[in-house]
Amino acid sequence: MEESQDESESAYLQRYDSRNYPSPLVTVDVVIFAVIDDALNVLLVKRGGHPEKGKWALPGGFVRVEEDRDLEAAALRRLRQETGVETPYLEQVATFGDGQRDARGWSLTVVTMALIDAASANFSSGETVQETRWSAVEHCADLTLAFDHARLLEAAVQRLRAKVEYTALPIHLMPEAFTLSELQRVFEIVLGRRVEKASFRRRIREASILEAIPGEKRRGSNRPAQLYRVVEGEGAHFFPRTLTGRRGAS
Amino acid sequence: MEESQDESESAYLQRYDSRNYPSPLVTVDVVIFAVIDDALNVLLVKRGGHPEKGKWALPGGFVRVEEDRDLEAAALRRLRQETGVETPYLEQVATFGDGQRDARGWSLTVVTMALIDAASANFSSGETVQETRWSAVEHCADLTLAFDHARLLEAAVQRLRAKVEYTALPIHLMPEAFTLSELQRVFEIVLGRRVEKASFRRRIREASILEAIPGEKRRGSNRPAQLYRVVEGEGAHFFPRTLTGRRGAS
DNA sequence: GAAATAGTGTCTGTGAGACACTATTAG
DNA sequence: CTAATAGTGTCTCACAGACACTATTTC
Repeated sequence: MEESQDESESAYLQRYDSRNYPSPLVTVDVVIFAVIDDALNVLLVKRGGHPEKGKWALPGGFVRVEEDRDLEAAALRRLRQETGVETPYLEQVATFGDGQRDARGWSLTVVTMALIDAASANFSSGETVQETRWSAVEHCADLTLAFDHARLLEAAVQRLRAKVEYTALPIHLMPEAFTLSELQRVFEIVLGRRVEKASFRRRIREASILEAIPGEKRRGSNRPAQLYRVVEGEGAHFFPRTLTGRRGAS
Repeated sequence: MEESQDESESAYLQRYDSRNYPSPLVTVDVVIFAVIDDALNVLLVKRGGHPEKGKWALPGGFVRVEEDRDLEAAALRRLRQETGVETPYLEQVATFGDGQRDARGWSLTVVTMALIDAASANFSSGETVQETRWSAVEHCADLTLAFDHARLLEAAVQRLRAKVEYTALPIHLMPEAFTLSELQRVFEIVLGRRVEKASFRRRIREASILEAIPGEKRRGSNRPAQLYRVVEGEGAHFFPRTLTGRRGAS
């Protein structure tokens, strides 16, 4: 850490070359969630190159210092590449780094989760000709994901489930317009348990994060349901209590 | 991303040299919190070398791939160096990375916060002869910290304050033994507002995260107070409701 | 009419907020 | 006794859970 005394900062910077120091490999990995067929799904890609060639993995890759303005841009680039989605809900989950997780050396990955409406994803938009698939989170364990991606996924799922207890995050998994029953169903899918209809509607109504679309109804062979959209400019709403699910759960 | 077809993974790894690719600079920064003189404080060090020489900064530095087993080890190394504390509460806060934050190039830092008891910190243990000081969080804005450390600090403070609303995190800011009144005071300092005594005690009692130390009392010119310690093996307790502070706060 | 889903009314339970009350020490 | 802080009793209020009820559509 000690350099020659009294050198100016500009001289120091002139002389500085990061290639002289061993540095970790830096990647971003994106956990893209969507609800499909009544199940929480993640987008996976089959690795086309070494290492871990042929295994399923989270979309990700090296941060490109020439191209990516910041970490979020790197994650967005990868998301756009796989799904064409431009404005998802994005949240940084955690960063994992150690000497074991990648055979190429000490590596670090910034894990970001994205919530999208499955219908808005456009699969074939990628230039890279690699296999891409949705996988139900429940079944990802059977796939033996590449690297430590099982652990990264686990962290993202935990974060998502935890936040659904006290926020309205699942609104980002919905299409433009949706009914309260549909939203409730998505909450139930993410949480893996039933939610009380009356309490759920009360909670959502009082948060003022949705607005009814005047006159728009979802019709079926029953009473039509009011369609709602997310009120613009609504940052993540925090409820003062968690959903407890049956009495006194921790 | 495309290499020659059908190369084996081991051949690929043989050939792979990370120095051929431009990589971000990777650092860890540690936000070390302690309560001193009725205020939330952070540990700062004066930068001894370029860049930003002479400015106050969060303790941190490059990840050393030969030395640091993982990111947490890198943060712990730095914490130990500055305070001698071996087993703090550590929590990863967020990772910031972009091309602007460090003049040496695209850089990324993993921000971790540590909660310690101020009395347990041993200042002079560092080998590096650099100035070190506690600074009240409230006054850090006056110091114009190095790099984007003001932003990193802000993120850690936000995380801490948010979690104090629904966890018992401040127990990690306490010494071995403490009274409930002392703990309540620390909650109030972190939150920046008063907390109701009766509700506070009820909440802590029912969480079963503390145990009374039999017979041990804090004596003063008043009724002696029971001393408590943290029950071992108590992971972070999550309360089902937040402290709201005056009626109906969001 | 029946079937089906949308949507409401209202009671209970839990735990936070408020605040007055009692308890135990030193001096 | 007073001063001071420790610790409790108990009422109110907000909001989740439970569950029965009404409403509106198609067939």
